[in-house]
Amino acid sequence: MPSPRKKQLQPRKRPAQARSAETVAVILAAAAHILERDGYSQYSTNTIAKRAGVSIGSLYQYFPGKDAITIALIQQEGTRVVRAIEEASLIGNWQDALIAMIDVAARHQIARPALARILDLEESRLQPENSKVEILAILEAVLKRRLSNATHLCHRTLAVDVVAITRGVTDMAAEQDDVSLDDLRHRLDCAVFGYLARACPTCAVFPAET
Amino acid sequence: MPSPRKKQLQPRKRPAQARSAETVAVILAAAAHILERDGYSQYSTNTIAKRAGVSIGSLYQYFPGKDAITIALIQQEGTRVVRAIEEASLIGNWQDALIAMIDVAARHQIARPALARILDLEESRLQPENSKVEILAILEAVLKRRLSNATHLCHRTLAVDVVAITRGVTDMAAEQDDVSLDDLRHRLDCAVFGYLARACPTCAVFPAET
Amino acid sequence: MPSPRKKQLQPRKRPAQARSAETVAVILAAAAHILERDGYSQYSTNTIAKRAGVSIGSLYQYFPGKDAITIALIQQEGTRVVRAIEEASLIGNWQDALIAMIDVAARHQIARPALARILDLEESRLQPENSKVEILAILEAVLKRRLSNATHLCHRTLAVDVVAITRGVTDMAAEQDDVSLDDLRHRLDCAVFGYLARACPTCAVFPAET
Amino acid sequence: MPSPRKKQLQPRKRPAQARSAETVAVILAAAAHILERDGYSQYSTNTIAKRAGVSIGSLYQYFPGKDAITIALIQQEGTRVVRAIEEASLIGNWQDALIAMIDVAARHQIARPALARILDLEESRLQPENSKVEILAILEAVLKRRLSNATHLCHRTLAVDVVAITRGVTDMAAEQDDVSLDDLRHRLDCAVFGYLARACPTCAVFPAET
DNA sequence: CATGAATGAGCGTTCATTCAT
DNA sequence: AATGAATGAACGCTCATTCAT
Repeated sequence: MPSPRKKQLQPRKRPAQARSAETVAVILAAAAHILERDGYSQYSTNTIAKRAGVSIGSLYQYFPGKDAITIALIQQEGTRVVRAIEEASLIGNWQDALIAMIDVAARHQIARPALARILDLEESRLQPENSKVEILAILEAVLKRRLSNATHLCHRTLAVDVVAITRGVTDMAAEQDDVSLDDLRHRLDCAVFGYLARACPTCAVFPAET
Repeated sequence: MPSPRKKQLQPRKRPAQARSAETVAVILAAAAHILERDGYSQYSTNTIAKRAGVSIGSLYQYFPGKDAITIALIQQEGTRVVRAIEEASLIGNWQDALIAMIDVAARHQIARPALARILDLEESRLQPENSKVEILAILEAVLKRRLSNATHLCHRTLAVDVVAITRGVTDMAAEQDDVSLDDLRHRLDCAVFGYLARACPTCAVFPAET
Repeated sequence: MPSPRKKQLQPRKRPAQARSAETVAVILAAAAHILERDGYSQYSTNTIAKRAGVSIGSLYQYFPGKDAITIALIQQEGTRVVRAIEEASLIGNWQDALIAMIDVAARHQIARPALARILDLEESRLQPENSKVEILAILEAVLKRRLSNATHLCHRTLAVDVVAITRGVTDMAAEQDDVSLDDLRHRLDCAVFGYLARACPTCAVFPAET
Repeated sequence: MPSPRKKQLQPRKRPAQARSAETVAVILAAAAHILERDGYSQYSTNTIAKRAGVSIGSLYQYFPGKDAITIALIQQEGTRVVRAIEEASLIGNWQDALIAMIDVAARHQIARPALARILDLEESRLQPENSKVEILAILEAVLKRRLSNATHLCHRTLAVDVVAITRGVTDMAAEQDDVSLDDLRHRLDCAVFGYLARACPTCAVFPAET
């Protein structure tokens, strides 16, 4: 028995045809753009449709409601990051892999800082199927490659904190206007590797040169 | 971009009389409570007034609009934290001071996680006079007590990152349900002191026992 | 535990002040007028508000939704009829009482035929607290005054059928344009007393002269 | 009042081919089913088309609009009843014929009470070519077979009232859940023959045994 | 000052209908 | 013919804000 009155949050139709897929993409782009530029207060189905250049009726053909659009946006962004993170994690040396992953996170958050922050908040409200667990799993695997667990912080917690630290630093950088990517990357490396060295002192972790 | 029709965001009247100050406080308490328990969707002027036990008209006597309430809330919370941070910074040993300050931040975010996150987001939208600058100043002063500046990261940046790291870790902890304060504090210490050790290697920074 | 997702159908505020009571009355009058003249398809909250000369917001101050207006209308009409029926039932001679009650029904349905029919249908959809049970009770009491029960149709059924017959005849009369009240009354008397004579043959029921 | 923009209400095409006729039938069946089971609020062209298994485009090939479907439904039901009534009227003895006709009406209304009531209302709104006139004509003919006209109610009026009474009683029976067909028939006989006896006292009308 | 009734722009959403394919 | 994506007017309703009392 399905939960009865739960509003529909899944997209309404699989975009089978190319035309449809494009419409979906246009809507999501418009939604992202509004959220990013004008904030949540301007984020209405009508404005999204108008900006997307489709009628409000069309929008509702593809999404059962406003929240469904937000969720699709969250998942789209999530998937994008997960893929990049996954690729970065394939680098042989675990430290290099970690650096590459941090780089991905930095770039992502720098790219659309306002969007990323709003989606984060909506994520906690809507609780969609979360891409964060995938990221954590990948990160955890990378950490396991080398870090001894001779500490009372398990790998999962280490992974969680690394993500948290990265997000904290990038978010704040985003609030300030002019941060160079190189600068940000260096600080992230300090923060992440510094944390790991403290939290897991038995293993030697060397600073990465950036 | 011109700024026509900038809405009034400052409180309408300095609460000169005790009665007025109390009304303002009641309204803010109601606003905080609603934001915390029901989220932004229930955060309406009518709801706030009802919960505060004042008429909607009275609410508008003290605040020129909804956003003004939010800003007052942000500033109230900010002031509260600033005071606690200030007090903690008075501890003689700089490391102990830093630990105490971290403790304040952790407690604050743990205390009302939902409220803190929503206010953070609104802060970036409304851009009120920011209490963060004060916190940064205090933190910078503490760091200057001991940390050599023999690094290409200036003290201000160090301070910013410490705040960022702290917020990142506490925010994520808030998203998960059951985090003990002790656990959180330990991880924050690792993150902060680990970062400082990396970013500023010439000075010996020793881990704090918690 | 109250039924959780049932929409609010009771009026939102008791019209304590004279001003409010008047507003409620104006809204109901407008609603009745629209239903009567334009039918259900034009029966929207916005049109009701416009016709009533109040804002849509005011309308929602007094009624939690569209259906609540309809129900209030049903109950208002119901109460009006019940009162008249009650008064008629007080006539000493039971046949005269019955004739008077029929007269009330005829006048009521003739007065606003379209309105009465639409409200009947909505009544079956919304199932509000029904004034019909009161009417049936009164009618049953009148029938019990004289009619022997030596038949397999109990008094309640007799009452139900009398109401049904009355409604059927008046409804159809309403569909045709020009029916004199006297003519209608005579036919109703024939139908009701004829039915009773058949259904309850042991008691002598004499035709009423009209 | 001029009648500009009178919408097309007649079916768009005579279903010349068998395939077309079948499609029309399928659509009408779907419409009836939805109206009956879910009420008018779910009665939308899209829903009908989906349930009928045809595209919304096809639906509009056969009907010029939503109301046209409703009218077709009304006429279909009407025709069905007229045929049955016609057949019943062929019975030699006029009383038996009348009883059989009442039986038809009872069965029809009992069979799909919700549908019948909604269609009745729509009938008064849309005012299609009415099948009721045919029923009245048949009924009038039956009554003329035996009833003297020595009364101030003409045959037509008698016929109208018989129909009205029948509809009133069956409608109310439909509102209550559990009515046996036999019970209903008996009460209808009482009502109809009782009425006739009163309205037309010079002719002896005897009760029918059921 | 306090009140709360009144306002109406604007929201999320539906659905009858059209039309390019 | 048949399709179903697209349309947009209109719906029910909310809520920030005003103002007469």
